[in-house]
Parts: sequence; C-alpha cells; structure tokens
Amino acid sequence: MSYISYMIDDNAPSSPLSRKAAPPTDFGFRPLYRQVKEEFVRRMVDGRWATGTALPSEQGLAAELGVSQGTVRKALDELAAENVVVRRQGRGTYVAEHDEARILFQFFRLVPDDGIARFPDSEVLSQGVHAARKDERAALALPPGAKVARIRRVRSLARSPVILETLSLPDRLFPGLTQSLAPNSLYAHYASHYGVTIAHTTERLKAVTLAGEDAARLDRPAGHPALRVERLATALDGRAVEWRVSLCLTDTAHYLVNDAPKGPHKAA
Amino acid sequence: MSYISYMIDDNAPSSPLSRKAAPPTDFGFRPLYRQVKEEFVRRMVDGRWATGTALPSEQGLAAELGVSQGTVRKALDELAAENVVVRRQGRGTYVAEHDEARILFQFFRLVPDDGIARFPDSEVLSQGVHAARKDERAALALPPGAKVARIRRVRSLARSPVILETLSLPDRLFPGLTQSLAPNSLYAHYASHYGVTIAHTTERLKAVTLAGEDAARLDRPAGHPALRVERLATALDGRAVEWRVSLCLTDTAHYLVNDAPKGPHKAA
DNA sequence: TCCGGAATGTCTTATATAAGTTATATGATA
DNA sequence: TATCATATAACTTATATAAGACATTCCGGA
Repeated sequence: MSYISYMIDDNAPSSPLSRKAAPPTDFGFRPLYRQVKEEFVRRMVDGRWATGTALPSEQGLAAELGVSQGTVRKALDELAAENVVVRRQGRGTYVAEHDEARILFQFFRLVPDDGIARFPDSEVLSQGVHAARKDERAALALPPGAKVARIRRVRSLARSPVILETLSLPDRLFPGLTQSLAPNSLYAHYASHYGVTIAHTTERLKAVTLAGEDAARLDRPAGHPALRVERLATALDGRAVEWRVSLCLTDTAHYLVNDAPKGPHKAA
Repeated sequence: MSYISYMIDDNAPSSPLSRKAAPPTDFGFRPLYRQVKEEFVRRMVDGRWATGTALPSEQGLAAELGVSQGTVRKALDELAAENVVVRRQGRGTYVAEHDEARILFQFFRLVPDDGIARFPDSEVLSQGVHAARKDERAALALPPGAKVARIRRVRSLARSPVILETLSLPDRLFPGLTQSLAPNSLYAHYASHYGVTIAHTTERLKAVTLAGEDAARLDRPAGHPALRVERLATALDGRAVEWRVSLCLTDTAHYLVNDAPKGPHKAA
C-alpha cells in the first residue's frame, strides 16, 4: 500500500512518473508531490521549460500527469519557496528569470551603508581558458586535466572600485564563455546562452588585509582591511558550476545577512 | 462574501479569531490560515505556549478554533518554515527550543575551517546597567533616557580567543540580567527566564583591523584583520531586543552563508 | 523480554469554491 | 464607421475542507 496507487489510476494515460518495483525495504520512496516537483526540475534542466516562460496551468499539469491540482500546487509551492518559479495570482506561474533586480536581492549581499542597493559596474582585467588548478578542481569537483574558464575583473560602485574577483567555471559546461566580453550580469547569461540556472550559493567569508597588486587594483594602501568572499554556485541539478573568490572593500558598504524571512514577519 | 463566513459558523463556539467590520475597501483582509497563525504566535508571546511544550494536535486545534485541520496545518507550515515550531510525524508539534545545537546551526555562522562546528566558551569581561548610548537607542528603538543592560565578553574555541563582543539589551525587558553571570547560551536564557523568544536576526559585516585594547584581548598584533559583525536580534512579536557587536578572528575559521536550502535540494 | 495492535499524532491527496487577471464582447458616442 | 468605456466571460492561482495513509508510542499478553 503506497501513494503510488494513485499513479496507476486508470484514467491517467501512461504517466511519466513512476517508481521502480518496490524493494522489501521501502527506501527511496518519495511522496507524489515530490515526484511531480522533480519532474518539473527535469524539464527546466533539459531546457523544455526555459527561464522566463510561463508554465501550463495547475489544472493542465494535473491532467497531464494524472494527479490532482492540489498535488501540482504543493510541488510548485516548494519551487516557489526556493525562488525557482514565480507565481502571480490570476496570471500564471513562470520560471524565474535572473534579471538584474532578482540577482541584486538574492545573490548580491554587499550593500552600501546608506541601504540603497545598486548593481556595480564591471571591468574585465583578463579572461581565458586554462588547466584547472588544484583548488579549482577541489571546489568544482573536476577530474584531473580538466579545463576551466577563468575571469578576473574589478567591480565599481559610483566609479570607485569595490570588488576584485576571480571566477572559475568548468570549460566543458561553458564553451566559448571567455571568447566574448563577459556581460555584467553573468547569471542571466549562463541561463540564456548555456541553459544553466543557478539555484543555490554558498559563501565563506574571512577578513584579510590587502597587499601588493590587489591593494593597487582597489586603490587602497597595503594593510587595508577587506572582506574575502569565496562563493560556490550550484545549478538546479545540484552540480557546482561556478567558483568565485572576491575581495570586497567594506569602507562604505557592508555584507548583509538575514536569517529566515520567509513568510511575512511582524505577526501580532 | 469573505473567508470570515467560515469563522462565524454555527458550530464554532465564540472563536477568538475575528475581523473588524469590513470597510468599503477590503484593505487589511487576511486569509483564515494567517489569522490562525497570528493566534498561535500570540499564544507563544504571552507565554501560554512556552518553549519546548507540545502543541495540541492539529485536529484538536482545528476543533477549538472552528476551522479545518488543513487550515491549522497551513498555519503551522509557515511557523515550521520559520523555525518557530518543530514537527515530528507520529509524535506531535513542539514550540522550538533554543538548545545549544539549534543555536549553533541557526544563529552562529562562524565555523572552523575544518568544518566541525563547536560552541565557543565564554568569559565575561564586564556587565552592568547603563544609560543607553545614542547608537544603542537607534538600534533598539529606545526612547531617550532608557537604560540598557550591557555585557562585554570574550569567546574562545579550543582555549584560543576568537570573538570579542559587546551586547546591549533593553533593561526594561530583561530586569536583573546582569546581576548574575551571563550563561553561555544566552538565547535559551532569554526564553526560559524572560519569556523572550528570538525569532529573527539581521547581521551586517565589515572587515576591519584590530587596534589597541581589542587587539590585546584577542591576542593579536595591532593591524591584524578581523570580521566586525553587527547583529540585531528580533523577538517573535517583531521587537528588536538585542544588539550585539562582535569582532571575530577569521584566521582559522570563516563565516558561512547558505542562501535558500529550504526543501531538500538535489532534486532529479 | 519480545511482539502485536490500538490509539493518536502528522502527512498526503483530492475536491470545491473564492479571488484575481486578461481577453472579448457590447454599446454609447462622436 | 471608429473609438472608448464598461460589462462579461474565460482563464489563472489562492484558500478551505475532508478523508485516508503513514509514523510513533504505549500497553497488554505470551
């Protein structure tokens, strides 16, 4: 007896959702709504649902998959909570786009002290494809001998350099990335040109002091404090796809962390 | 016509949930499940539901409030997503406890580079009640003339000082806090002795260099880099209740930020 | 001590209805 | 006839409820 009984309902025409013959131990079982969710993620990963497109209606998806609208809805609930899709009552559900505003709020946490978030300008210092270094292979889980696209750039707010960063990406996933000038908003570029959607990031922060070339690039004296941010970005399917080490000046800006602002706060 | 029609159902005996007479504009309307959620928050704020206690069952709450189990469940869903309650299938739903492990993972983001999170020891340098400074009044939204409890302490990992921090709290909310030695795990103490549950924190980070007494306290030379973390902690009802400025050494540890790992990731 | 089963809790699914959006049709007016 | 404002129809997502499946605990009996 299991939820799967719903899936082999007679009026469900050969549903793509299935489950291998249940082993004695019920390990690996997932509820129906989560199977539906995984099917949706698959469609986004393989490009059937590109970013920005409108999904079929909940009723339509329910009919197609042979489940109820509430089940489709619960799957979409989780995807919406993860900012993978966006819903608007009366209009429809859309695959989230990595537009400038979204990246600014979701992935960019360095904000000016006055509180007004702005997207920094970007100047590429160098870019090219190289053999992956040991640290890059470790971070991106690459095999020995793999190549990476490497980009080094300075980002400025109000014409003043604020961030000096180096990005490394698996060349296999992003062929030709460094041929042209890297656009300002990279995550939108990954999605539109390579079908890679960044879903999750992890950042590790340390305080350091600037030295040598880094200090000169950021127009600060040696010994000046800076925030070193090491970011690992993960795609929808869970693969690590971008490794980024940034040196950030925090003289007139700060790094902002909010813990769990999910539902609207300020209850009662 | 509105959801409230469910609330004045005949078999619902004088529900505590209500809504002022609807003005022509339907502004201020809240769905039923959100009213239920706010009622639950009220019960936690005023102490009827203390931390660690088990809630009545979803069915029981539904019957008491005159709504369906699914509505109670949706309210609890949001509270569980905010880590305000904890649910265990087959056992029940509990008001979240600020035990050491939870604080370690939810509010303490400074982890050793080897990845093994540990709770740091704490040594109080000074504590007492003082007139609130201007910055403290601004952070905690206190009126002029208000008093604050102020605690200054050093925290150590493996007998080595790592964090030097100053805490400020409204004296009105925490009378007598500085009379006794501040316990290591403060948030649990706030809940058990003062009925104040920390629900949310905001942190602002800057990189600085140590100087003078701070450097000496942390056993580092002047000019050594450190992470300055300014934290504002907010209670269940939305009031700011603790302001904390910490200087953290990041020589062998780092500050960890994960963006949105809500539902189980790694789909597909 | 071990095991079966009832009791009681959450979890999942399904269905009905409300509320919001947009496109279409309608009708008055210039 | 062309245009514009206004109903109205057809979608959409949002909310509420009910019923049954699954998980855990506890107690009685062997």
